[in-house]
Order: sequence, then C-alpha cells, then structure tokens
Amino acid sequence: METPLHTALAAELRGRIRSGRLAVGDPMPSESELCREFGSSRGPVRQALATLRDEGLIGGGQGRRAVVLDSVASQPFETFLSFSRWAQLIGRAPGQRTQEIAVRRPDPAVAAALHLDADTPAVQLVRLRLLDGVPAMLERTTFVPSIGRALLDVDLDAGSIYAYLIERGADLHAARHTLDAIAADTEDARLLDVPEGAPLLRERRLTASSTGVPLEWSDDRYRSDVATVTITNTRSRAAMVRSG
Amino acid sequence: METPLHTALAAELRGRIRSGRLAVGDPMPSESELCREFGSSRGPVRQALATLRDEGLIGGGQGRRAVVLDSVASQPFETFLSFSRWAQLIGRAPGQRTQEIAVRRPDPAVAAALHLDADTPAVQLVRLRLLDGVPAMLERTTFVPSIGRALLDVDLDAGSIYAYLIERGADLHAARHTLDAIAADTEDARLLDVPEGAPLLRERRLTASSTGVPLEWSDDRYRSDVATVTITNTRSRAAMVRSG
DNA sequence: GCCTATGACTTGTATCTACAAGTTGTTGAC
DNA sequence: GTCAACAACTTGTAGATACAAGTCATAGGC
Repeated sequence: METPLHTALAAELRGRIRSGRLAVGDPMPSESELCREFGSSRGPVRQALATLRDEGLIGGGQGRRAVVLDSVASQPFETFLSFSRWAQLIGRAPGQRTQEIAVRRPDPAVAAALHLDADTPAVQLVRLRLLDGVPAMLERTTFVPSIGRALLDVDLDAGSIYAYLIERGADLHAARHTLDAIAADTEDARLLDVPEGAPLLRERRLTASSTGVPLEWSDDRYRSDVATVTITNTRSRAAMVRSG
Repeated sequence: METPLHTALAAELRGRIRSGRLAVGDPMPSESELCREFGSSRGPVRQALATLRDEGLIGGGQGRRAVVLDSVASQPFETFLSFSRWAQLIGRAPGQRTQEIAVRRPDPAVAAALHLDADTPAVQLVRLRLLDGVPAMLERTTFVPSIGRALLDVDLDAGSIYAYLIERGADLHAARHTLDAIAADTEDARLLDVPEGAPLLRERRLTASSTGVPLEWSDDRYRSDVATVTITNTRSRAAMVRSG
C-alpha cells in the first residue's frame, strides 16, 4: 500500500478546505456521503476526519455534522516553531542572516538531548533573525543528521527552514520549550546590538517526531524589548504564541 | 454508556504512567495483552493509545511496541497558577514572606487589564516566594475587589492563596501569561538577593473566570538560576509547568 | 400559535475479521 | 563466528456490522 487510504482522504479534504471549496462555517459532507464518494468503508473516513479535527481544521459533535473552522486557529504550533510564520502573523517583515552552518560533533549535553553518540557529527546552524530589519533573536540550532543533511544544499536566507523541512516530509510533531532569562554575553551583545549583560529571554527547545525521536535542539535568545512569549490556557487547553 | 471504554482505558494507562508503574522508557503492554486484560476488542485499545500518543506520553512505530516517553507534561491547571502546588510537584519546600497587602487604586494599565474604573480600589499584594528557603520569585498581584476582600482576613503566609480562593468557590478558569526578560531594579535586587541589573524572567499573568471576567493581574519575577518555565506542546495540545 | 413527540439522520462506540508491513529473535547454512 | 532466511511476534490499515446517543425538522395535539 503506497499511501494509506485515510491519509489520502485527509489530504483531499484538507485541500478542499484550503482551496475554499469548503468555506469556513460550511458543514462537511456526512460520513456516509464520503464513504460513497470514495468507495471506502467508514473506518478510513473517520480516521481522516479525526486527523483534520486534530489539526483544528474542523469541529463538530455527536449527531451533528463536522463544520469547517477558522483555519488560523490551527496556527499556534507552527507559529511557535517558525519564526517566519510568526512574523507574518504579527505583520512584521522577517529577515535572517546566517552566521554559520557547520557539521561537527555537538556539545555532550546537546548530544544527550538528541540521543546521539558523543562522536556523531550533527548539523549546527547559527542565525540572526530580524524583524523589520531590527535584530530580534539569535538562534543556535543543532539538527540530527537525518534532518540536517537536507539543509546543506539550501539557501538558508531564502525562506522558512521549517516550511522546507515539512515539505520534505519531516515529522516535527512535539516540542518542549524551556524559558529563562540570561545576561547577554559578548557574542550575543554584538549580534543583537545590545549592551553586554543586557537581559535576554532564552528559549531552549527540543523538537521530536510523533514517534518520540528527537530531531532538533535549539537555543534561541530574544531581545525582550522586541519579542515576548504569550501562553493562553484554560483548564482543558493551552496554546502559545510569540508576540512583538 | 457512562464513560466510553476507550476513555476509561486511556485514563487507566495515563494513571499507570503518571504513578510510575510504567516508567519512562518502558514498553507499553502489547495491544493484544491490553485486549485480554480489559476484555475489550482492539478498537478501544487503539483509540486509547492514540489519545496518549497525541498527548505526547507514548511513542513507537509499526511493528514496535509503544514506549513511555519522557514527559513532565500536562500537569493540572493549578500547578502553574499556584506556586505552592508547583513547589510540591518538584519536591521543594515552598515558603513565602508577605511584604505588603494594601487596598489602593491600581496603576491605570492594571486597572484597564482588570476592566476596573481608574478610581476603584483593588487589593494589591507583594510577596516574596521561597524554595527551600532561597528567594525564588517576587510576586506583585492585584485582585479585583470581589476576590480581594476575602484575602484581607487571612494569614497569607500560611498556605496557598489559590487553594483558599478555589475552596471559597472562586471561578479561576483561564489565564494568559506573557513572558519576557528584564533587569532587576533596586527593589527586585534587594528582595531576591541578586545584583541590581541581573536578568530576571518576568511573567505577567491575567487570570479570568470562565465567563471571561478578569479576576487577577500579576507581575511575577523569577530568579532564573532557581526557576524556569517549561512548555510542552504537540500539534494539538500544549501545557506549561514551572521547573526548578 | 405553541409545544411535544416522533422519526429520520447524524456521529460515537464497539465488535469481529483479515491482511499488510515492520521488528526481533532464532535457526541453519556457510 | 558470521550472515541470511525464516518464524513469530508487533502495529497499521481496511472492511463489515450493530447499536447507542445526539440533533433536527416536521407532524400532530393542545
């Protein structure tokens, strides 16, 4: 089986929503209609709908047809992983200057976080990210080899790495972010254009696949006069976005 | 049907993981074992496992048993509202020294956040929070009158304010946290026992009822060598906990 | 007119079966 | 000893059926 049926169905329905053939607020076709249309049993149809529900594209409840939801609601995860996407969201122009890309043995702590042997080389990337031309964040990322290899042939200043990786089928599914405050060291200060010792918001991030395999470790340092992190949560749900 | 079988199974397995009966790295029982144990068919078992996978508690892949992942994730809502509850969670002894409790007109920005008139008095509380006797966080909280009144008669150094408020029926339902980094001012430095200008992690929090009415505004400043904030998120869910 | 009851339709849950696809340990040839 | 093939597992996918539970429009009673 090349691509599973439920995956194909989800892709088809996702396309109808994104293309606008199914507009926001429209009810989805009923499960039995979809079964007839695709000549499938109910299982794959329900699995596809569950996927879309998980992505936040549709809602609904028992006895009621699923409806197409406002698709920006499904953005939080992406906006937290992708600086470019986030900048678009808050209406600022993203920019980036790659300082360095290298293949080398990572720091032992990073190697441990990524479940790599101490002497396995990994792809390390240092980028300065800009908002409207102003230095906003300094990003030091380490990718596991399987992901990192794809980055060596790309123009890193062209667009979103995250979008590129997803396009190539990378399964970036879960992330753990640890936030604290540190003083800018000499290199931070020079690149971010702040005095040495200025307080920076540090985000250390470990991103993993849906099977729990670590894929990426990053140490991102924000000029806190330019960027903050906001988390909204209720008793049942939580979401976070960066803000300018 | 009272509670669906797959929901009950997910709860049971979640409990085994949280309690440590299934430790991090352990393989889950196979689907057929779970079927036998619970006298269920494979459907509900797979549905429960999918739920846990979605929550980031387990990983795995085809042909391979699911394994318990490293997850300090998704603790209850209270843990990031209540300093005391959080300290308990990470096995540290919480402490507190109330610096000031006052009824006064709040700062215009705070009044606006709480939807109060500029001349409505609110209850303001400044507390230094300790972990194992070490200053960890400085908390400047403003409560709306309806909540704040209850605090004037209480021994604030005795226990958790939140436990007390919840017990009295306060409907603390949703919160928005904004995180950034600032330099310690003179008062911060004195109370937290750090040099003036030291980087602090600042959390500004607005807590609201389930109907969206603002109840509390707080400016909490953490010594980042003592406390950090961790957010775990998957495509569908996110949770935030403090960590030591 | 207003309300309730009913029935048709929807999604949710659960069972059983069957096979595909991936992993792992073991056996056997070399 | 090493390696390949196999067998015995595992999970992933897909089909069929049945019933429970929720929604909604409509017919009928008041």
